[in-house]
Amino acid sequence: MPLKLATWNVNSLNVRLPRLLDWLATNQPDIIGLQETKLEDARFPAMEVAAAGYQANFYGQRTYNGVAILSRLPATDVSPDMPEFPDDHKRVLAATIGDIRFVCFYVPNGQSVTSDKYQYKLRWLSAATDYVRNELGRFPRLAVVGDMNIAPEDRDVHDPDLWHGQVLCTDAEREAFRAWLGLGLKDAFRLFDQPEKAFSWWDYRQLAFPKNHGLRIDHILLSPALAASCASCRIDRQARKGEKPSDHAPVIAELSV
DNA sequence: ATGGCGCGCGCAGCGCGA
Repeated sequence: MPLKLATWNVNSLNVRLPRLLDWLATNQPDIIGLQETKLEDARFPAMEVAAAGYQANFYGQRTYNGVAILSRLPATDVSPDMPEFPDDHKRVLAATIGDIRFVCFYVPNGQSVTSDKYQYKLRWLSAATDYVRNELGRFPRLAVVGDMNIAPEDRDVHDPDLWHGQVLCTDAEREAFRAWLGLGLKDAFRLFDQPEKAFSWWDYRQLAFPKNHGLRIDHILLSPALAASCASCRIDRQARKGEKPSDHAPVIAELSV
């Protein structure tokens, strides 16, 4: 039985609910992590999601941030936040579904390298390394997914010279990403041959999507046990097309379990 | 070229995202 894991920054679930429901019906993921829901928990569309066949766990706030985990099977041990990193921003939600531990991250953007928000991002990433290390120790079958706001390598950037040293591409951010790989996580997308210039985010401006001026910043990271059974991973560019798309495309990985 | 688009909030125009 294949098991499909996905992640998608929806940039407002209020606006994107019809697209999400369409995407779920077409792609049938077993578990999906959502970011930037921008909804207080009382406003989460749990009924609509349940009607689509998914249990929802959500951890949101109005206007900014907000994460959710939707799953076919019920989730247990649902855990918001990183315990060692108290934060007003709602960016982390973890849950156990079947024998999979599933962590949904919405990593801070960082704005620019001279911003306080960048320092916050680096502190957040450091805490996330400790958090992932701990989760890996507890759960051998671990998936860490989300909008990581890091393009890990130059091949994940449409114009590496333009982006060199810019937020999302700095050495410090990339080192944090490599630290997660150093703990044993695998970048599911890079387990397979992929098209050149494959990205998951494109600016709304300047015809960035039609020109494929994007970055690959949304990731599915798998523990060794899960990576061993990963059969495919792709970015669904289709979902970035049409009226009122999110600026991010979903990423979906298939495990043969 | 520091804008450009889209979103939330809330009713004008700003902060934020990446």
